[in-house]
Amino acid sequence: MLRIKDHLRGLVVQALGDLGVDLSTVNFDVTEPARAEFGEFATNAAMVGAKVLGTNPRDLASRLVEQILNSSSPYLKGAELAGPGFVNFRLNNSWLYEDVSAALSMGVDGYGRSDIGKGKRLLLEFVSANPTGPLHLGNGWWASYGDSLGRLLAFVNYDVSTEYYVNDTGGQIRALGESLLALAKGEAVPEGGYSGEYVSTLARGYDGDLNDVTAAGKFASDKILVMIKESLSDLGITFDTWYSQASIEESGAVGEVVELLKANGAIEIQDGKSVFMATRYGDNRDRFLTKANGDYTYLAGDIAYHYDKLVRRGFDYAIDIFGADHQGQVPSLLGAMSALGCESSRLEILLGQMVSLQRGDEVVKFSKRKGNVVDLQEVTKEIGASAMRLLSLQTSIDRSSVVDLAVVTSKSMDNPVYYIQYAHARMAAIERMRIEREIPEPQIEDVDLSLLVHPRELELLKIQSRLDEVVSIAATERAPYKIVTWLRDFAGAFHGFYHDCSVLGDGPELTQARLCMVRGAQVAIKVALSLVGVEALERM
RNA sequence: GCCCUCGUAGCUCAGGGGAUAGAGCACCGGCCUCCGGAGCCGGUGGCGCAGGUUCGAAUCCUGCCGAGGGCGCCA
Repeated sequence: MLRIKDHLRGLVVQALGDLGVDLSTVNFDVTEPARAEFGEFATNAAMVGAKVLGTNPRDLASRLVEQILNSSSPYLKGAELAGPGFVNFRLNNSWLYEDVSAALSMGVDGYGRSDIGKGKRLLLEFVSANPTGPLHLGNGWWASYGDSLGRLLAFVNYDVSTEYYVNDTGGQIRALGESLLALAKGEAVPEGGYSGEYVSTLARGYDGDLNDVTAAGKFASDKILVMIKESLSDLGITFDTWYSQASIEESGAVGEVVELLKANGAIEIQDGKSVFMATRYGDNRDRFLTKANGDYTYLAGDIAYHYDKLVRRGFDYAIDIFGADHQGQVPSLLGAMSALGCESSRLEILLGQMVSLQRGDEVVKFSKRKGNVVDLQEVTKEIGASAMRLLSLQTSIDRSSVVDLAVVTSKSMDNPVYYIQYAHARMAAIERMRIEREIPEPQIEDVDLSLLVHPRELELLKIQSRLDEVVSIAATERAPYKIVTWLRDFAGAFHGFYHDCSVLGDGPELTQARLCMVRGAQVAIKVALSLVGVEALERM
């Protein structure tokens, strides 16, 4: 489909060529100016070019304008030199009308798609919270992020699989088992154990050996994993695979990977323990792979797990989403993959900054061990999956955020989900009214879209036309929140249009044109809503 | 002490080399004979501080200040 910016960029390149200027090394932009009076688009080509050529930017710009005006473009109405050397483009509206046609012909499965991923296989791992307690609100935030990122990457044609790494072995599961047994025997939970209400509940249902810590740990973590799956499912999130840490340890894969590292000369033995020479790969310290008791460390298992992803299972790319509290393990993991011969670009680790909670002015402290977490499932039940997801997707994961439970649970207009869904509901309402009033269904080929000239209409169409670029950027920057930003803009433009323009009441021809526009807008908003996993409501 | 993030309006956040920095909430004031007022329109109010790079800095670099996180043979 047409990307107007690419078209204009082509005009600039052509014009520069005609001027005999080689700017192949120069990175110029075509952007939307901040102010409408500067035209629909502008380029800074003359300013960055003048620097390279050592000429005056305004001179170069005026020659550029001359060439551009000579070119034949069906969209160009005018171009002029402005400010310090910008070239501003004036366009007729046909590019906007073509976008309406594109939305209608491509529909929700095609509009906005692109081929950035080229069908490459990508494994996206996220949440992966230990099965030692129910998911809390913070888990839900990153779960929403990961799920939406997966949808985005699939939409730009990566072959995406999602995975949850289940830490179903090790000291924390042992502590869980010990806590369960203590409660089952009516004793106090040991120091550092898990004392939440859910453990007591599980203990009452435990009918296994009261002295078998391993069995108790497995019993409890299995049950908790079911709770976790439910909690995610309530948010509309499922995973393609649930990958067991125990299974990879039992398979012997960890030892094989450690041997491979040894063969690659990346390991030294210190006091009988294997140490990965991580400092050679950019880490700030070396890392133990085996403990004094002979067990493998968590890192050893993690390296084997990622080797399994990229080599054994042969994914082209793997993306992990970690909380910032796990940033310390990033360099060692990346270093190990590099030592194993995997190109570093194939493993990408995204760090989400911490989410903290407050209720009004009061900071909410929580601890999984003590059991005073804010339960994800409870909050989701209270406000709904769509509101929950949109709240968490409003902002970049690079910024630590503060969630006010008082606001979250009040269903207030602080959650823009209602504003956005209302725009879609209004579109649906227009269609219902069309049927009720027996207005004929619009046929795009018989409709004169050039009747759409109201500023509100043009504003809506301009924002709509940005969607495919926004999708591409959101996918490549791993930034689903940019979809939400677009949704707010788009919903706002629609509400403004709806307020000022009567879709069904301004004469038959205009009604038909507006019906096409609204249907196109509905395609666009549905695409964006599905990318963030928010329901497109017909009624509210 | 060292390392990683982040400081934008009263609050929550967009903008991350380009022309006069935006939105929501809050506060003040307008708009319902008309497709859904969960809406629309207007107003008040801001780039942590100091240098530097650049034709141009909220944006890039350095330092300082402030917030969060990390620096286990835990996971």
